[in-house]
Amino acid sequence: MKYLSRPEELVLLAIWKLEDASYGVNIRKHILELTGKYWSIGSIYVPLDRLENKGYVTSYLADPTPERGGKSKRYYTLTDEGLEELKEIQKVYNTFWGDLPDLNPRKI
Amino acid sequence: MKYLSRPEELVLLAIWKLEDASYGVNIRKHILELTGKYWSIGSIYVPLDRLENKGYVTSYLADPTPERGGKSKRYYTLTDEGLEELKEIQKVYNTFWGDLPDLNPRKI
DNA sequence: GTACTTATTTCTATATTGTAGAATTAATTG
DNA sequence: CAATTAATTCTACAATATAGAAATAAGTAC
Repeated sequence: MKYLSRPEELVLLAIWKLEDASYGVNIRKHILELTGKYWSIGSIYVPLDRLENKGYVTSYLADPTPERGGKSKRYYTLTDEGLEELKEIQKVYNTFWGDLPDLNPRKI
Repeated sequence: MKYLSRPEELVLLAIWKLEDASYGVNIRKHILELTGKYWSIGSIYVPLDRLENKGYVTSYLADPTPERGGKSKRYYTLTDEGLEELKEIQKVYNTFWGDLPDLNPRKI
């Protein structure tokens, strides 16, 4: 595809914003909070994997056994290519939406 | 899906902006110009059809034989549901991107 | 020390979308 | 009437979205 898909966009942005705290569960939480909608586990982790395969993010598995049980966290960071994609989407956003007012006021 | 996909977003916005001039070829032209990238015929018409099936747009076939040959144009307009979806995406943008500066200045 | 709870990721399957371009339609021009 | 032009329709394959069950591993409570 030419541009990031919506899930990829949100996941990538979340990683960027969460900085040191960007691992799966947190990324999902962030997106749930900001969109106010349900996102299944798969709808975060699958795009995450694909983003990594495309080279937009890298990840590493943290040291096991932090506070309490479960698999250890896998932390993500954007690569330069990932940042480029984000810029690209921001550009699309500016070009298509930039000159528009908030949609609500306009009558249709 | 919960949100408009990227092609759906751009197609829907194009229809909204083009107002009386929103038929397939024009929509494609608009998107080509604004993104500066190649979009195949199918990558416009297929989403168009699907948006219509979902009730986000309606269309009508214009009177045949305008200036020169070819099939007659099919004009599209947004339904109320279509506008709602657009508003929804605008909201996502504002929430996720609104507080961010232009990405370029920030060092990484 | 076994069973339960909790935090997290990995895996996998199905449905839905994306993407490309050939085929079709139909009027105008030479 | 053959060629050109403007437009849409069709269709098929690739890629992505989406859901949730399974796996992993530590802590807690008896």
